[in-house]
Amino acid sequence: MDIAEVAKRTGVPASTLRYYEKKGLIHSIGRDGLRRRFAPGVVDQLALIALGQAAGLSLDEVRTMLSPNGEPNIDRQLLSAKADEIDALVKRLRAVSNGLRHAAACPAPSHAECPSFQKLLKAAALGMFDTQTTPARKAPSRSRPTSPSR
Amino acid sequence: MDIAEVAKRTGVPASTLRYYEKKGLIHSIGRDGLRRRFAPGVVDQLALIALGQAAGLSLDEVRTMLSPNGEPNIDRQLLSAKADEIDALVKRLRAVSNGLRHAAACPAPSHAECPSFQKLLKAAALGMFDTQTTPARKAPSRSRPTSPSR
DNA sequence: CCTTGACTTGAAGTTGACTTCAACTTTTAG
DNA sequence: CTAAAAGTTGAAGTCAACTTCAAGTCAAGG
Repeated sequence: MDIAEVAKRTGVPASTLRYYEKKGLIHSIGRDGLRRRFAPGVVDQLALIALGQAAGLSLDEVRTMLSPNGEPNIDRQLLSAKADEIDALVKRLRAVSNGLRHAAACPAPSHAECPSFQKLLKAAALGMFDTQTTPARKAPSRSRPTSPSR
Repeated sequence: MDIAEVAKRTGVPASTLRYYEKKGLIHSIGRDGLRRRFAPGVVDQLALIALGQAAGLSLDEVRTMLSPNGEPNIDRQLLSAKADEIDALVKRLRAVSNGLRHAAACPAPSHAECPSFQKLLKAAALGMFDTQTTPARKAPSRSRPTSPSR
C-alpha cells in the first residue's frame, strides 16, 4: 500500500503518517522508487495508536508499549501499571457518562443546579485529589488538533 | 481560600488556576486586597475539569458543559452525544487494559509476537476506522505537561 | 522604613502533535 | 516529450494548554 491508500483506509492524513514514521511509531516496509510502501498491518497499528492516545498516552508512551526496545522487565511492570491507570480512568469515565446522560434528561434548567447531577459528578471526582498521600493529577488528556479529519 | 490553598489542596499549580479563571472555567468569588478568594466548591470544579480532560474534552468543551450559557437544547443534545462517545471510549479502553494486562503476564519475549495480545488489541481497535461511513479518529487525548505536581 | 514573601498582571516562552510550505523527484497520461 | 498529479524532504508554522518571566502591589515582621 502506498501512503495515500493508508490515508484513505484509516482517515489519518499522509502528513501524519510521515510524522509517525519519523517518530518511530510505524515503519514503511520499503520504497517503490522513492515512495513509501506500507504493509497492510499498519492499519491495525494506527488503530492501536489512536486507541492509546484516547487512553491518554503520549506518542512516546505508545511507542514504548509497542516496541520491545530494552528491558522486558521494566516493560511488563509499566504495562500493568498502565492497565491499572486505564481501569481507574474507565471507572471515572463511566461516572462522567452517567452524569452527562442524567444531565441530558434532567428537567432542571441548568445542570449546575441539579442536585443529582452534582452528586453523580462529585462521586466521579472523588479520589482525584487525595489531600495527602497520592500525587493527584492522575490522568492526562488532549485537545483536538483542528479538523475532524474525514 | 486563597490561591495557594487551592493549589495545595488540588495539586493544580497557581498559574493554572489563573489560566483557568481567565478562560472562564473557574471563578474567584472576590478579592482580598488584590488577592483572589476562592469558594471551597472550586476544588470539586477542578476535579470535574480534570475528569473532563481525561475524557478527552478540550477546556472549551468542559466550559460549555459546566456553564448554561445559551441554548439548553443544544446543550442537552451535545451532552448525550458526549456520553455516547465516552461509552464507546470506555469499551475500547477496557479492551486495551485487558490487552496490556495479558501482555504483562504473557511469557512471549515481545508482546508484538504474542498472538493473543494481537487478537485482543485488534478487537479493541475494530471499528475505529470504518472504511467508508464514519469520520474515524473519534477520541482525542493529551500528553503530560511536565511536573508530577505533588 | 524597609525588606521579604505571597500574590498580581500581561507578555513571552514551551511542549506535543500535527500541518503547511517551498523546492524537488517520480510516475502516469496524453 | 512534456505537463500534471502524487510522492519526497526539511524547515517553519499552528494550536491548545500551560509555564515562566519581568515588573509591580501589598501586608507583615523586624
